[in-house]
Amino acid sequence: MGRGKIEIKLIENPTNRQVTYSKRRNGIFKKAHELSVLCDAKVSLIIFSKNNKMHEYVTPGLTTKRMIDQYQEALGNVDLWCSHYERMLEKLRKLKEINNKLRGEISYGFERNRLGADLDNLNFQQLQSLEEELISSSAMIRERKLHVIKTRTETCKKKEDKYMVHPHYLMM
Amino acid sequence: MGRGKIEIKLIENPTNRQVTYSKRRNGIFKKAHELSVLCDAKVSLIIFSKNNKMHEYVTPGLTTKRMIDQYQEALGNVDLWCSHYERMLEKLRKLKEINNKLRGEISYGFERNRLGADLDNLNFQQLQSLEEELISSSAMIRERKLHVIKTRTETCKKKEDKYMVHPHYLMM
DNA sequence: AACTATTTATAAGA
DNA sequence: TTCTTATAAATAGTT
Repeated sequence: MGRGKIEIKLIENPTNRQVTYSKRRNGIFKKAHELSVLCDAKVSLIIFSKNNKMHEYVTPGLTTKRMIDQYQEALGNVDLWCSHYERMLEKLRKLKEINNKLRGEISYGFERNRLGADLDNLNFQQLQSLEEELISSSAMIRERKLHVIKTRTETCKKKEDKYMVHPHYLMM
Repeated sequence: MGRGKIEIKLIENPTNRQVTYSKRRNGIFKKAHELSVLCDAKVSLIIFSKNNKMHEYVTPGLTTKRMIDQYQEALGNVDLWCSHYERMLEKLRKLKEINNKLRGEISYGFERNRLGADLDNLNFQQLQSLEEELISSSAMIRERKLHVIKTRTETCKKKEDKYMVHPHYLMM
């Protein structure tokens, strides 16, 4: 939609790309807002530019945090709907027992040479690497969770439509 | 952009609203995808319809969860970089309180192979809990890192532009 | 930052 | 729903 048609592929020229980014970001924010208003939809739009500068839009009256909560709830429910029995069990066991189990089943493998340290005694560099380890560990867990979801979804085709998730991995 | 111009206000007619919702949702997903590709941006778009049916788009190669993490990290950093002294104290107190827990639950060096194997034995809810623990732990570490920095510099003047947040509460 | 020639999105109609 | 099409809106290239 402009003087010429463009292919949808990375704009190599950085200046051009920045200009397009700025224009289209405004465009999509406007669209998000219009959708919110016209259809009474709840919209959360988070964008990180190539330089990790963040921009966000949320439907007025909501917060992104709230949207995230609802998103997680929806996903969680998709999972739980696969088994009412499982759902009840999980509610019962939830916090305490699970924590115990976690401690029992997962040996975090204390590293003896760093055993005595706690955060107060770590320098910045050490904190940094610890943080990175935790983040990568939680990434592993996320992947595992996705696997679990996928596995269950395959054996449980029927879900409440209300919490149906509609991925749009491919557009056009 | 159609046969007639419309005002941006709630579409009262439910049928009309549904049709518009569907069309515009596709439109905005396409825009989100184009922005992702053209500008190498990371885009997360979550929409709940009036009936709480969820639709999402996320830049290919990413997950919404990952986007959310990055969002929270960005906000957390902005928040922490500018936090007041009281807030800092409170977080530090919290940090110390949890340090003991950390010592027992989370090692300063995960054994990855072991972790991967153990994850196989956990159900979704357990994975969820573990992940949350790790995330909150890494959040604490971030705070601690910031404290370490702060006690060195003792002032909080500039935040990294990288984590600048640009809210778009009002459009047009 | 503006300006427009074009492309794209879409409102209304079928 | 899905398609068609007249028109509004977005925007690519230009100034």
